[in-house]
Amino acid sequence: MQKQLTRRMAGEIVISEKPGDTLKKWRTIFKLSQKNLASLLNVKPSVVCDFEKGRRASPGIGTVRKFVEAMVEYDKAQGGKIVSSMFAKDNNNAVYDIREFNTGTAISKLIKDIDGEILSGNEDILERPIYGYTIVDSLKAITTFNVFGDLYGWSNERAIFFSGVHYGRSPMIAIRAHPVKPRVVIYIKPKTIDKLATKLAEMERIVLVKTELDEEEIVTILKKFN
Amino acid sequence: MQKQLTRRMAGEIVISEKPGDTLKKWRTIFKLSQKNLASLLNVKPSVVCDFEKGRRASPGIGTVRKFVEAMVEYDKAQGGKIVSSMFAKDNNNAVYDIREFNTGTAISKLIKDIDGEILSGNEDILERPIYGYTIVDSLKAITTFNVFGDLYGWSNERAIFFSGVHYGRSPMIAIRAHPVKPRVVIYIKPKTIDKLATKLAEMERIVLVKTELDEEEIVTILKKFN
DNA sequence: ATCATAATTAACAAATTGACGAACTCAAGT
DNA sequence: ACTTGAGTTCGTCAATTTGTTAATTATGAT
Repeated sequence: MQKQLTRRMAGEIVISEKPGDTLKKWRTIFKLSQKNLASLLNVKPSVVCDFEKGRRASPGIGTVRKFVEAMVEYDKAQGGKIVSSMFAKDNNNAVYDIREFNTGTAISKLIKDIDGEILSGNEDILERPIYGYTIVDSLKAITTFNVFGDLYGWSNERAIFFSGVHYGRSPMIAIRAHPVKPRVVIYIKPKTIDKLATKLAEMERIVLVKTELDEEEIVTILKKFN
Repeated sequence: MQKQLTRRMAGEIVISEKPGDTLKKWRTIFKLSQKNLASLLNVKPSVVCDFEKGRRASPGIGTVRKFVEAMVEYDKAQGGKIVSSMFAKDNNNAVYDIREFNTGTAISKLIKDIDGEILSGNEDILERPIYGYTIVDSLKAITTFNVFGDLYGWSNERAIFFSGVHYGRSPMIAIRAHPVKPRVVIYIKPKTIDKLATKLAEMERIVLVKTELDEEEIVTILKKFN
């Protein structure tokens, strides 16, 4: 099962538009600092950074293998919590709700209706329409197999709600590593918001919003959307 | 869905013990010659060969990406038969039967009982015991997701039956690329046997057998094994 | 304001890759 | 016996990677 995961990670990194971002995504999932990871690999932290920043355009597969295996090994030594969370049986409901609208709805209207607070985002895109939304559990969405794969084919003119958000870093990093970007990202009851999250949102020109409503309330409100 | 496949292929290649063999495995699955593949990539055939033969210990991810994307692209241009076969719904029964024995059974006894003909294999391992068997559809086994992943954790002191064998090349190449090797490989009613298959079997010290019985008959016979 | 930690960047030497082309093996046809 | 096709091996060399050190920039915490 570890091998399966390393394969998945490696495949994702290799095929990713930005292998460095994908690498970083996994590093943050495993809760490792560049320094930590570097020491697992017996290299200096700058090496890790170079890869994440894409300064090496095409690292060797040996390097990728070392990286992913080190992370999985490390987790195993810590009790394997992260790896096993990705294989947990009840993880098939990472998607809490998903719907398409029949007509476009302005981003600003959505935010107002769910009582959202804008954390980052340019004024000028608030009137753009979106055509659907998805509510996902943030950890499950990132770690469960294929969930992010399922995002393909969706319109990116949509909103993605993340529940179970701690700092809001992982979801944004995952989005950053993903070629299809939503217009709006809404954190459901986040504990705090890391500055990195808002910075990444700005870089991707995504409207980042938080709301204190819970999933159920949100679905009830969005039911009225058409 | 193509992206999903490229990721899987890339991941397999990166993590493989012998990336070159895994690359070759996929090339044969896509029914491409080195020359064909090379021309898709705008390189000379010797380049393809060098990679398959592992001359470069750690090729760059850019190279891997090019390779796998070229193959999937090629298949798509041909109608996408191979790619879609891997996603077909009824493919979850690639494993026809799987069982463990309670006690060891000599390879020679197994072969005699199923009326098998030895194609390759040293005399001296025929008396070794095996502790179980698996019957898989050869194409599905190789192309379906995770089937080969499921082989992990099995004892390699077992026999693997492949049905739907044409030349017997693909199954052996898949086995060669796989770190866990069975003791015995039995082809069920193969059309012909490519010499490459027997050669690979010898290299892996695997007993290669063919039988003209069909799956049902084999299961009936093996039911009596304990 | 300062201290520590995390991350980024630059400059550089040694090793390796990526690609070519030419020579070579091996089997399959004709 | 000759030819063709597929695959292998290898010398060569420019371009890249791998890794180091050291300096620099956030970010956070006290």
